[in-house]
Amino acid sequence: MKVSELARGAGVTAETVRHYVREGLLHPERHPDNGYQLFTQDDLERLRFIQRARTLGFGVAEIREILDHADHGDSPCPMVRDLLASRLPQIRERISELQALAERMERALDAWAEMPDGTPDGHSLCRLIESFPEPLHTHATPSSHRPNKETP
Amino acid sequence: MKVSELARGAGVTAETVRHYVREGLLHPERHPDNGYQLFTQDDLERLRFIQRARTLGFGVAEIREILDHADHGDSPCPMVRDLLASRLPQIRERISELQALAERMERALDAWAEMPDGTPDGHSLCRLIESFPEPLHTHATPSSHRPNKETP
DNA sequence: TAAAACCCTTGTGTTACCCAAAGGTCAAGG
DNA sequence: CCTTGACCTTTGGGTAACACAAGGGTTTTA
Repeated sequence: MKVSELARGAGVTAETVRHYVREGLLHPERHPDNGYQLFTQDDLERLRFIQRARTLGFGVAEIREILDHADHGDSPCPMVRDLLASRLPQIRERISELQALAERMERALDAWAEMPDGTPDGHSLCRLIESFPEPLHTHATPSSHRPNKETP
Repeated sequence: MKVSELARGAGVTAETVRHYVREGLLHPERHPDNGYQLFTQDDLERLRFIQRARTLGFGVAEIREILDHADHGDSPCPMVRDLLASRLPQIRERISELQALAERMERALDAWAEMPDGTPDGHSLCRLIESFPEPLHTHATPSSHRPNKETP
């Protein structure tokens, strides 16, 4: 099959497929005449494997290693299990961070709900934010905050 | 104060401060002789405000808008409230995604825990992953998965 | 006075894709 | 046969929030 067909088969975009090819997760043959990428049924299963691994929290580079191991005949399973085990507590930490964030946001909204909307108290109103607890820079999680970007 | 002093005062790195300056969140004066950035006590409070806003989930660009409004004398509060309100459900969604992820990881680890470590069953062992539910590409959340990178 | 400690700017890397541009290829209809 | 539209190719740039290194000037301190 060609790129778009494979992509449709796994519910991803053709761009994503090309990305995985560039990153070495898929190794399609080329049609000798036109240079088109040619994927097999195995590639489709491989792509679905990739998708499942992604939902398990693996990064593309990690999946490439896993796949390379497997392609070499080695069992990547101990590696996979270790990766999973080391990642899990990080996920949990991130969850509690986000829960704390949600709580802060709710408290802020509650505080605002009690005020009339257009209060022209410009300078002092937003001091509400200033009353929130300091980041308490435990230096624990530097890359934990991400603004919206989903569902544009 | 100079960059590092300001940074220390808020518990961030000097790089972060310079980043915010580049992004227009801080507007330090310059020492006429050596070109060093000069920050005031107000800048320190401003930086702390930025940090708190970041923990509330605001992005740098949004904070710049908020600050610009405030610097202009306008009350940015309705904007802030709306941003908060629209972001909250996204955070909640992300939390449940991560919780689902954690559950999948735990189930995978449980399944593996029942097997001897070095099982030389290379090809078939990792088929465990293949038995996980398909991403079920609801096309809902494209940017939701992130591998580790925290606490290096 | 010399080294340590800072400061500056500029450029690059990180993650997992998305998107645009410029141009070749293919299937179907007129 | 030829055109049109759908699809293919590669290249290069953008995204968020910084981190980090290089190359070079300045200030502080021993």
